[in-house]
Amino acid sequence: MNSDFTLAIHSLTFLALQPDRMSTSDAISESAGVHPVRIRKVLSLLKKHKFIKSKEGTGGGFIFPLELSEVNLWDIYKITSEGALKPKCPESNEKCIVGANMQGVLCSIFFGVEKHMGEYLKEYTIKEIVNLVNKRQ
Amino acid sequence: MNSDFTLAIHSLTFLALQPDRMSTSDAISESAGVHPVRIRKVLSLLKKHKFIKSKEGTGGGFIFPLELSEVNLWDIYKITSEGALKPKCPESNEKCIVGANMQGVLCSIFFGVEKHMGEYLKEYTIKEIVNLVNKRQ
DNA sequence: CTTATCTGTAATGTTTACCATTACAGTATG
DNA sequence: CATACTGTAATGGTAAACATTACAGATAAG
Repeated sequence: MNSDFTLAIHSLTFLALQPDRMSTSDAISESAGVHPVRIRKVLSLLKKHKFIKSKEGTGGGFIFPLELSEVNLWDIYKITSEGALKPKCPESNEKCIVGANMQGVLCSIFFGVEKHMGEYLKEYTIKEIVNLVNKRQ
Repeated sequence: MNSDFTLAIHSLTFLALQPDRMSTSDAISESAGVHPVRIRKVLSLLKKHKFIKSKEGTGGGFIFPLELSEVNLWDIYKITSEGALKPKCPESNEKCIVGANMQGVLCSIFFGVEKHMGEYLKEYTIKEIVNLVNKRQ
């Protein structure tokens, strides 16, 4: 799995703590320790799904206009990483009963795992994440 | 996630269908479509955890001596891939409340996800996998 | 209306993880 | 002792992830 999922969580949490003003990709990237372009890429995904708003130009940036409890980690996972659990497998041997069918069996299992994981991730909204971050302070 | 997990499942399933004789890494690798050395590496892990036995020399190979229902996918996951869910994150900014604490929050969440996933994976033993493979035939 | 400050995104390097491959030592069998 | 295996270290190739550069487009401020 790449880190788009965790970067998205990081960004939304950052924005959640700045509810009244725009934050720039520079500010977020400095908090997360990655390049601002990467933040803009991830946030452009979140924007496409209406989780944040952005504004170009001087004084612009990103803002999270929703209730913190309206977005949960499964929402974010689906956008950034759905299907990422299953490793890429090479073509296996169709002449072998295992090679011919394992691919399909594994696909359905990974699909089930992801769905099951979703139930867990739904329990965490950005509100919970913010609380956890504050609690550690 | 790399494919050690799926290769281990593939190999055990292959061995489960050859309960009475040794299978070579060559035979398994041909079924899985990967290099025999890779199979030997994965199987050496499984051997270390007593899930299979191996024998060197002429007529040697690998064998799965347990009941098919004695090994489940969570057992295999723990050996091959525990901790693989969480992506590697760069050092984030300690001066920012989010940067300073997000790492820890994410760690505990990924830990929870993996544990939750474990409950699901435990439902699948090699016996189930073999049945699923046969059913597709 | 021009300059500075942002986002948006394509293009290009760089690094790293993954995997294949080679090589060879060790072990069992006939 | 020749052959057929495992076990594992070392090396090389490739693709994914990520950083970086570059620049067009938008907006605000002077």
